[in-house]
Amino acid sequence: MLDIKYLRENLAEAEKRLASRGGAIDLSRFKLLDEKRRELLKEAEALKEKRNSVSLEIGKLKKSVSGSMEGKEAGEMLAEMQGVSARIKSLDELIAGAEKELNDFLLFIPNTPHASVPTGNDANDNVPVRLWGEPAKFSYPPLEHTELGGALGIIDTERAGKLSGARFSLLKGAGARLERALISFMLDLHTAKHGYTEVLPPFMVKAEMLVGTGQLPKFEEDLFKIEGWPSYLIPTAEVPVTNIHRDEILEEDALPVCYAAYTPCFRKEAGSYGKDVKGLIRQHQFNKVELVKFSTPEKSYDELEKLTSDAEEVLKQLNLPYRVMALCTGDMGFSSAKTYDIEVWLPGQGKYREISSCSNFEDFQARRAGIRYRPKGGKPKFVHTLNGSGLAVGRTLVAILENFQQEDGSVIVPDILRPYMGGMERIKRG
RNA sequence: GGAGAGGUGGCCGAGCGGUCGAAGGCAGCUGCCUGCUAAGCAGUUGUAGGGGUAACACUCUACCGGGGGUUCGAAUCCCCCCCUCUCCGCCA
Repeated sequence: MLDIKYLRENLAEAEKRLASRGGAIDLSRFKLLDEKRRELLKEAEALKEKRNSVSLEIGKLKKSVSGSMEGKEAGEMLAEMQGVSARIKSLDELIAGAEKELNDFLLFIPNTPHASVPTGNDANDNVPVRLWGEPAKFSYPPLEHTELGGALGIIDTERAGKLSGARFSLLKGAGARLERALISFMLDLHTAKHGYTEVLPPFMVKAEMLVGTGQLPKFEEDLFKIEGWPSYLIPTAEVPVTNIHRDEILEEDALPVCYAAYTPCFRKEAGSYGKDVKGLIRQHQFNKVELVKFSTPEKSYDELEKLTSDAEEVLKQLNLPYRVMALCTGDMGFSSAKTYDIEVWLPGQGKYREISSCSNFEDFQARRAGIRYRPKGGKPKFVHTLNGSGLAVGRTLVAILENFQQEDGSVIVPDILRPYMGGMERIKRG
């Protein structure tokens, strides 16, 4: 959510910045609602002040046991105050309505992009930031992970469909082990080398948490709601982990707070029919190790660079070629002020595919979720929140299969993972 | 699922219709004092939203788990809900 005071004073600028995301947003309604609310507030507060002072008088008069004069006077005041109270009550209702209207409006307004974000319409306008690694040369047309995984007997798409339908997967044997190895490896790397604290959050959350991070109210159709229960399955660990500090005031010295969390993620993928229908790329359920940070506003962009490089380190250690893209204004997510995507090279598809998305949300989520910190000796301020995949586990598994495939259909296990695979060096058929 | 207890400021803990944003203690901050990390004395210390200011100051309103109600007036009375704790039962 955007800062109301910022909007009051910079409405035109805010509109311009939001327009760069594509699709102009008319903020004139904000002005209307905000002014209406403040007018009602003024009237109600003036009446409350009166009620408070007169009530005090009445109390005093009643106590001063003296004559009936006071008693009479008090009686008149009483009658007047009944009217005042009734008016306050109806004003309070109007105010609550106005506040809800204003809030509902603001909850649908996306974040304003940071000045360093390239302007553009869609993914084609994203800007390459750096490239790492050299795609391997193959003496034959490299296979896609679906073929490799099927032939090796480690990915069973048919039975996954039998169990759960399209966009689910069933891993077996070395495939299942590899997925588990990747989760452990990533968590170990981020906790031991990058200083994150491991957390294992609930996989179901209340609706308010999703409002906090920005998935609700606008993107309800992407989420799995649990029928007969007031919770949703999490679409990413970002939701429970960011909300860990909801309605808290953190000490400045404690920042940045850095968490790494493994969770499954559940997404309806509404509107992606026909995209990536084969294989593990786009699933209703997938595993991810997520990195989440809480930072001071001053340091949040440095923290974004660090977080991104922490995620890149996973690919480096696995020796998987990748590139980093700065998302343009038109391609960024709703809550983000700036996002880098990390894209891993997939030889089977012959292209780079997103494997991580690292964002700084500035105070957008913090304001929604009430996450603040106390600057030394000052008033509480909203923190900046950041997060990024470190990494999407299923897609990493895909990248390993495709990049390290051999002509005989086997797959070499990256060195760093072998301890997690019971020493296995190569995934072979059978 | 059954039986009890309780939710008050950073923490502990009083208050049980008006003078309560809320005693007291702890912690924190600021002075003073004492030559030595301690103790003592005095003062101070919540959050949000209006108004106001160049910015302070100042001022008003709200907040005692959440939501309703009674009342001129509620932390205090009534109703509903949520949460926590203890005991019993059941269970991964």
